[in-house]
Amino acid sequence: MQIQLSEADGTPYYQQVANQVKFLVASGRLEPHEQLPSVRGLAQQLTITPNTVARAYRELEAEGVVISKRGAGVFISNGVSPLSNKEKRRILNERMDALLTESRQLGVDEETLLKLLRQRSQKFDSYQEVEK
Amino acid sequence: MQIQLSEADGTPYYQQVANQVKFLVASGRLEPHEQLPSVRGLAQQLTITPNTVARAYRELEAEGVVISKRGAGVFISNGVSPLSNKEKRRILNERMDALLTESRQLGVDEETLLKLLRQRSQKFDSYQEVEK
DNA sequence: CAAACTGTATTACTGTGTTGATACAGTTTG
DNA sequence: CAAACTGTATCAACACAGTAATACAGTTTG
Repeated sequence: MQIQLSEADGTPYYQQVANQVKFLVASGRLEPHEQLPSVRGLAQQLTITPNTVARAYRELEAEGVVISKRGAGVFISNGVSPLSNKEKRRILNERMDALLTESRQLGVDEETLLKLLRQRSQKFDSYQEVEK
Repeated sequence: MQIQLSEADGTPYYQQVANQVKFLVASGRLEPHEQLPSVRGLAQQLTITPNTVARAYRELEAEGVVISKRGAGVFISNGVSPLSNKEKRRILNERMDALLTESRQLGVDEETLLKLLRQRSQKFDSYQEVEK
C-alpha cells in the first residue's frame, strides 16, 4: 500500500496513516473487503512501530472505515458510516465553515471556490500525484 | 466582542479565540481598522489568562488577520493575506481534499456537497447562531 | 496441532504543547 | 510628565499526546 509519511508535516504519524487510508478509500483505490497490510508489515515498510499503525487502524475502525479481526487482519468495511445523520451534518458544517473562512481570508470568492472544488472533485478519482 | 469558549471542544483556548476572530472577520462582523479588545480585557471576559489571548492575537498577526501595536492595541488588518499564491492554493487544496474525503466517507455525493456549501455560504453573512 | 502469522492490551518514557506568573516596553491621555 | 493603559518577553510548571517495548490472545495454514 502506497503511503508516504512526512516528518515535517507536524501531524502525528498515526493520523497521517489514517488520513491517507481514508483518502485511498474515498477515491476508490481501496475497495470494500480488501485487506490492508498487517500492522507489523506496514510498520516495517514505514519504519515506525507496529503500535502506531495499530493506532491508526483503531481510529479507522472507530470511524467505520475498516473492520479488524484479531488474528485475521484488517479489512475495508462496506462503506456505511456508523454516525447519525445529525452527527454527519455537524461534521460537514464544521468542515465547510472552516473552508469558507479560510477561502475568504485568502481573498477567494464563493464562485471561484465552487469552481475549484468541482475541479478538485474530478481530479479526485483519477488521482496520480498531488500538486503541492 | 462575542466569543464563546468550550471546555469540552478539545482544541486549545488560544486556537478557539483565533478561529472565532477569523470567522468574525470573514463574515464581515469585524472590519478593517477596527480595534479588538485588549488582551487583559478579553482575558477577563473569558476568564482565562491574558497570556492566552496574547497568543491568539500573535497567531492572527502571523496570518495577516490583525496588526498589533505595542501600547496601542490590536486592529483588524486590511485583509490582504501575506501568503504567496502558491501557498494559498496549497492550503485550499488541502482543505478541499479533506472536505471531499470526509463527505464521501459520509455518503454525500458531489452534487449534494456543492449544494450544501452554497447554502452554508449564504448563511455565512447573516449568521446568528450555529446549528450544532 | 504446532508454528507463524494476525490484532490487542498494558505499561512506561519522553517530548512538547498549553497555560500561568511576572516583569518589561511602548502609547495614550488628562 | 505621570499614571494608566496598551502589547511583549521570559521562565516555569503541568498535563498529556505520541511513541515505544513487551507480553497476551485469536486465526490461519501446512
